[in-house]
Amino acid sequence: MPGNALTANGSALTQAERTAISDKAMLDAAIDLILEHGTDGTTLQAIGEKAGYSRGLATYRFGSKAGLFDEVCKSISRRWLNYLNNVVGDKDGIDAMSVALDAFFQFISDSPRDARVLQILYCGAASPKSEYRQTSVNIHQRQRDDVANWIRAGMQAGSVREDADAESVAVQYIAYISGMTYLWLINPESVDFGKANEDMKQQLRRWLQQ
Amino acid sequence: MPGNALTANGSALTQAERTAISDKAMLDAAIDLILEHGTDGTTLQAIGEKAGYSRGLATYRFGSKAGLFDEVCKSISRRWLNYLNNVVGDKDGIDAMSVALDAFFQFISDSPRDARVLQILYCGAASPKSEYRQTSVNIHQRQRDDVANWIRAGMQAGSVREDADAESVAVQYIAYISGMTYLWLINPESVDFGKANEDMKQQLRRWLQQ
DNA sequence: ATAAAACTTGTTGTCGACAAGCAAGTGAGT
DNA sequence: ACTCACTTGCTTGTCGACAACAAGTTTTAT
Repeated sequence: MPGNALTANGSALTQAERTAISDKAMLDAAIDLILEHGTDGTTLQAIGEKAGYSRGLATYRFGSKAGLFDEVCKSISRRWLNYLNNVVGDKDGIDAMSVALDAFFQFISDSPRDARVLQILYCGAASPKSEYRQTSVNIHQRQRDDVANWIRAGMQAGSVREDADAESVAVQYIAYISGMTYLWLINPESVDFGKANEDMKQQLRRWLQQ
Repeated sequence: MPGNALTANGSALTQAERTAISDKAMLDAAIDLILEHGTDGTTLQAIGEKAGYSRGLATYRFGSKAGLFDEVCKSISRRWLNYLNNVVGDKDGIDAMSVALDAFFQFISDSPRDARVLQILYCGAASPKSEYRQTSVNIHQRQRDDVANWIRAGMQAGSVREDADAESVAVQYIAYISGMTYLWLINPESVDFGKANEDMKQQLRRWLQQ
């Protein structure tokens, strides 16, 4: 199943390669299965076997079901944040927030599976005793800090009004995205994400432009 | 344990009274346990026994664990929507939306247990195969419709600009509340819900006032 | 007294977790 | 370059917990 080029030692695969391959296979399998059956409905046995391994590997590798989900959450978040950083570049202020909204819409359109699973996992993190709540808290806090920094940079650059409260705007912005994504997840047809983003951009301009 | 007044027949309790009492006891027990252990961590046995019954009653009454959670969700939602309707009364437009924001903050402050459990259950509804997703969809849709109607009424009454898009505003509003509540749930200290609501009210005035 | 409804107990299949074992890979000493 | 001790990746056996269902018991109704 894996490639058959030999390593320097003459062995088929390095240990690091083996784990990398099985890791990725299991994370991919988990995404598919979470999409289809939700977190409760996916079993470690199903993940292991869909990935081409035994029922026991997922527990061995990730410690627990929650540990695996935490890793899926971090993995998808990394992809999204990388993409976001590329798109925003060194923009700031209203520009940065606007292209970030466009980027998120693009992410949802291009990678709906990743986006859906990420939101499902965020929702799972809401439960008390959730072993990956901290991951969700950290990611949301980081995004919030990024937005606040964009606004402060915009104020310094002169594109954002001096009397704006960066933290307040950031909270509104993150709450909007989080809430919209939830509504989209539970009932995709009921929301026009693109239209809502245009409205949000207009609001931000009204609020922040001087 | 229950009251000891006899019914007309000489029996201690009517059948309807018995189910009403055990129903309420189990829903209350479920709220406590969900708060403490999350939905995954609460067992039907724990719910039944905390309510003062056997491990089997919850399944017998609600059909399944998901059926019980659905009932908890509907039960708390009813309380919230009743309270909301009383507060809003026949207000419309920006007034209605503003007092609704205040009412929600009040709800969270006065009944944080109910508010937290409701949000936890909404999050659970995000999972595919969730047996009570439709309940969450219906409640969110209804609240969205209410908001849109407030705005249309405000437009007719002349307090809201004629060129406002009621549906768009309603989506933004519901997304804001949904997102804020999630952020509050996963990390209560990180958000100043009252301050954010004041910001939101200001935004709505800026957007809708003519 | 007989039916019906509320409630409990017995049972089964599934799942996550852990432990013990097997197989593949690694690297130091020769 | 070979090998042998060791490590790491992975699998299988097993156990306790749980939801669901069925069959049974108790309480209320007629």
